Amino acid sequence: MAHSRVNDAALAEKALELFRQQGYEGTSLNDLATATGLEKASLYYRFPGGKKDNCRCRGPHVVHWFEENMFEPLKGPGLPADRIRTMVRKLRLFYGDGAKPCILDALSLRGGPPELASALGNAYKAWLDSFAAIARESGLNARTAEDRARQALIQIEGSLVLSRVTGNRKMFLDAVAALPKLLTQQ
Amino acid sequence: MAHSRVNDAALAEKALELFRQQGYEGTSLNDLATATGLEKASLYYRFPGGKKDNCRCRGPHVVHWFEENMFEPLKGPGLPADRIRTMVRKLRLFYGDGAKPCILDALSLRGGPPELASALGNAYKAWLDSFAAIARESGLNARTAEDRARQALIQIEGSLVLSRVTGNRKMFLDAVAALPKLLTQQ
DNA sequence: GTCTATATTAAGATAGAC
DNA sequence: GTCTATCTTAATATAGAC
Repeated sequence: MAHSRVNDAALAEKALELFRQQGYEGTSLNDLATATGLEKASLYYRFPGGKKDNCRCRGPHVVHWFEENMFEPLKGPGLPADRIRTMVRKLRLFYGDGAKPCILDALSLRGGPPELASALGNAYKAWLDSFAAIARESGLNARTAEDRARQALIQIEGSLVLSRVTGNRKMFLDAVAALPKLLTQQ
Repeated sequence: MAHSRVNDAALAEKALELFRQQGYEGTSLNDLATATGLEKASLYYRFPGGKKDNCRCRGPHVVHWFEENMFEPLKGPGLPADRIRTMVRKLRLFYGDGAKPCILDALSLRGGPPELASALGNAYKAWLDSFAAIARESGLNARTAEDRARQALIQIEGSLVLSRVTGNRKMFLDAVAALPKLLTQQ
């Protein structure tokens, strides 16, 4: 039987926003109930393991979003630089142009469920591979491609922290705008 | 009258470690009491405003540490590249070679006291200025110097997130090792 | 200044009606 | 499936002895 009042996708979206903005410990069941429009008892029906269970389920959700919106566009078709630009648009959406924190960073502090941390850790590795692959396709050798992939992730994560903390989105926007060149240029 | 059982510096150190590792919401008064060796009631004597008050007081503590260990060495005397290397040693200490999260990142999620966030935000700006100054002193023009300073902070913060999340300190160590060149080279 | 003991409030979790 | 009501546990905070 399908869930009625609130569908799974909407619930997942609301829960993810709370966890990424407030962290695991900072998000209460009351917060989740208010945001989703369900009572706490109903949340226990959907997630018998309570908050931990709910948070754990964000892993597959985020991984799926990344695969669909970032990894797939990077695989083609189209010119590598164009594909990266497509990914950058999705990236800006996911991070609210630099205003929203990284979900993995937010949940990697002690308290979050370890299963989630490892799921997201794997997503990071897949992201690195995805970047390295398109850099190689652009004609860079394997070593350089891996280095550029690491640099790309450092630019994204570093600029994200600084943008959020200083309240100035420019660092993030500049950093992601430079990604096509970083990942393709000789 | 001075505090007897536990001196201010030791208490500050323990509290800072808890807040940076677990975040504001993830750190309870019981955690603080256990770590410091004081009972909760004694913590209220020292910080009448409770946990929020305690956390707020980490701001000046961190700012002072940064001034003493990072900004001062950067000012001289000595060759710019040598001064940066001195700072890098302190940086590695402060961040546990990439294992410890950034205190500002950890506390900028919702829940931490806003006074702390703004105090640490100012520390960031001072850090940027400090980097830009030594880059100019190394012969870079003002625009380039500012850009390198921003890049240096992005490298530090980005590599820190990735090192912590992947459990591999190499990214952080490589990033800070590259700082002397980044901030001085034409 | 620090303690033990206790009050107060909020969080996590369950029972049972509809 | 979702609700209201309630239970249990843990957190914040205070009172008063030493």
